[in-house]
Amino acid sequence: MTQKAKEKALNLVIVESPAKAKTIEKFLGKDFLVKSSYGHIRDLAKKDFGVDVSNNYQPQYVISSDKKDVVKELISLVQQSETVWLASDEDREGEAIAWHLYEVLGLTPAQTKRIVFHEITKEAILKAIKNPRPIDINLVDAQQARRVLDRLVGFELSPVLWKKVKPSLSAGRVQSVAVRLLVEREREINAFNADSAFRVVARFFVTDEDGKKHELRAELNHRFKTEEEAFQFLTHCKNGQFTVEQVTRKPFTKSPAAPFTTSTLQQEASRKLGFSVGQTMSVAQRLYEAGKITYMRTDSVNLADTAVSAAVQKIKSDMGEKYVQTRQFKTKSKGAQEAHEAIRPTYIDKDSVSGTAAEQKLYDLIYKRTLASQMSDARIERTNVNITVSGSTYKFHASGEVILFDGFLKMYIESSDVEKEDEEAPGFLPPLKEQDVLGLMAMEARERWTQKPPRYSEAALVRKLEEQGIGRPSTYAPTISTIQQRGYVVKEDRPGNPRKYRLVQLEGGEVKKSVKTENAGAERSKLFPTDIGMVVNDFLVKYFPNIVDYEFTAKVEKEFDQIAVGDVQWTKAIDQFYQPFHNQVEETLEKSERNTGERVLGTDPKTGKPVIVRIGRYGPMAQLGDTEAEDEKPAFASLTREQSIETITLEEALKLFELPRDLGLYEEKKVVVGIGRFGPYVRHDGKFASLKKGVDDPMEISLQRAIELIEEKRERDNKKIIKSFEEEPDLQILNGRWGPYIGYKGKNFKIPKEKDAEKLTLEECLKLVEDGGKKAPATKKATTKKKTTASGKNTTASKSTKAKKSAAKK
DNA sequence: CAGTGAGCGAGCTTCCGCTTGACTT
Repeated sequence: MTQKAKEKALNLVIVESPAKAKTIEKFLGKDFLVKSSYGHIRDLAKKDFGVDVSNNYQPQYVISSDKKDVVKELISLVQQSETVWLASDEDREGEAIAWHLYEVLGLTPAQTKRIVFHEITKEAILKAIKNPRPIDINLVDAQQARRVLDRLVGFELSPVLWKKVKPSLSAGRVQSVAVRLLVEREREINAFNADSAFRVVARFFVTDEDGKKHELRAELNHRFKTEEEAFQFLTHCKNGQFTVEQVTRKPFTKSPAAPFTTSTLQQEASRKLGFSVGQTMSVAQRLYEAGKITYMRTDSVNLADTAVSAAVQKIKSDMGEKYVQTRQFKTKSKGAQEAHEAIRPTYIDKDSVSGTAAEQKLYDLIYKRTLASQMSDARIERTNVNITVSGSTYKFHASGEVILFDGFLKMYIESSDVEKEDEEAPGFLPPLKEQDVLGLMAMEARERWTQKPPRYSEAALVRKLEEQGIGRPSTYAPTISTIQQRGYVVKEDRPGNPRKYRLVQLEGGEVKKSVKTENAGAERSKLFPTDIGMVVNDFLVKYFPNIVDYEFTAKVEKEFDQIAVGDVQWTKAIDQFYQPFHNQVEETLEKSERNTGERVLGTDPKTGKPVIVRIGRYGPMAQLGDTEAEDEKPAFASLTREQSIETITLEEALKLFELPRDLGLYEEKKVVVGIGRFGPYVRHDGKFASLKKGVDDPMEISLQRAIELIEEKRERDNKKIIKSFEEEPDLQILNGRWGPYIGYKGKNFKIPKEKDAEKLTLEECLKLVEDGGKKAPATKKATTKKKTTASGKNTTASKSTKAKKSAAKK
């Protein structure tokens, strides 16, 4: 490539993504060199806000540390080029990227052309090349306003939290609203009072002309409030006659869902494949880089014409002409910028790909959804049946569906979030006609509760944010990860609780009552706000209601639009926002109390001391006794993961003070059980072993079981050391989560995959340590901390990516 | 990385949106 550049790179095209660059280069031929900027190349400086508020909000831009090499290369290529084509996306951010490139690369208007395309097809690219335009500075200004606003909000608000709640917390236009949604939903759930009623379901039978019996399930059109009413109704039915009153048939059609956007892909991958949003994005990224799907960060539901015709071809040849029905979908989400296509297979005739299981499954989803979107409506007939009960005004109701023509259903059926336990998918009905008399097999009235509002899954939260126009396709996954990293939210399974329900059954001419138990409220992989999340949210809602308002983003987006069309100067818009906002910040710093979410639960009956819960330095805690009391210090205990300041009772809090507790002696040393930073544990001889979640209870655990845990832990620790050397006790070969590694003086070093860890000699190990040390010299000054992706655990220390990159090059 | 929770205070944390690798213990 540099070869080509040196010869005659007359035309340098710069796009945002390297995978895109590769594709486009193929379309453009040898006179064009296509390079990537890898997204934004500059950002606001981190120090001093990066915005000079006293100088008309002058932004201080610096080249991002991980983009220095990219910029250097682009600068040298520009010098060898006659024309530079800035081909970043056609949206606010893309325009800004073009402008930053223009500034940083020292381009002139004469040598620069700005081009845009919304799909990566040869026609679209060639057309774009024929229609260049200048950089739209108004659009750039709209982006600067967006960027500066987010910085001002984030960097003024977060320090308020450090002072008033806890260090290292954060607030921002997007994340704070995301947390608010979760907190408000949690409160709705806490305030929810389940109401119950008896739902009556009957199993009837009808005999056809051949004497064959067919079963029919039907539900009563009324739910009884009390068990007595239900009992009376069933008793009445013992001798009742059941007659088909009416049979109606109604045809209707169903249409396929639109092709995937980032948000809908995340939702469906979550529902159908159980992927987290981060997982979905990283799998999609790999498919994209391998050229198998189009760009995965998009808010557009549009398909390129070439893709539609490829889909038509494929549907025709696989399923026949009658399955074809092309459509143009329109986006419904607020603030969509539609710089790309919808997510679809690059080659629509490919119905599967090679790769990991996850890649194959996600591709399959994308393939089917894309094809289905261009397939015929399904035609369905629904049959409704009403059944009268002699001597009663209530009626039973049954419905069934018959698919007359499957259409797109042949390919793809969209899933839904709501699990309605009371409803069954309508199936087939036996042949029935009006005035048929039905026989009764059995009937039951089961107590059912109204359901609490559901907690958000990651993907459901993304959908909600998108609906409100908050956040962008590129930020959904990172936002979800940020609010978890800050400790505002945890993603968890909750087992649910047993709940009794009453049942009245009519069977064999007898009506009987019983009480049974079901499990209620179990949650799988849902987002729960933590106490910190709630306290921070309440603080922000109280002092900055305008910022965490659900409409805030929509409002500022309107301003940005006005800037983009040149009606408003961006610095003016920012000034109008910042003056009052800054006063709000100052006032809050001055007036507001420290917020610890403190709640007084009552007094301990044994000691008469007050019991309170609040957020302490190490998280939510309970406190027994006053801090002001002179004679003795209060006792403290951390809340467990499942407990919350908002819902804990006095009894539960008092229990916490019973820990740590002595279980007895083992090998002449004390065995103690307690709850620590990582949950319940047993301690023995200076070593800790975790209690098994859902199995062991720290209040109940026996000495015998504790010893088991200690022994298991010992076993694991023994396996941890693969090899050690007498000559060098600091060095050990250890067994870790990702396989064997070398531990040396508190640092860890990788063992190359091809080496057998057990056979390594001390010399070889020391060499690996030395090599590893060379690769990562200690440039601890690098202030940019790497964001980890999906898992959200931030365990990495600062690393020097720069040194590694340049080393890898040669 | 584990039984903490006062107060002192240095130095640090933090936003959103565009992009990929790097590489974990």
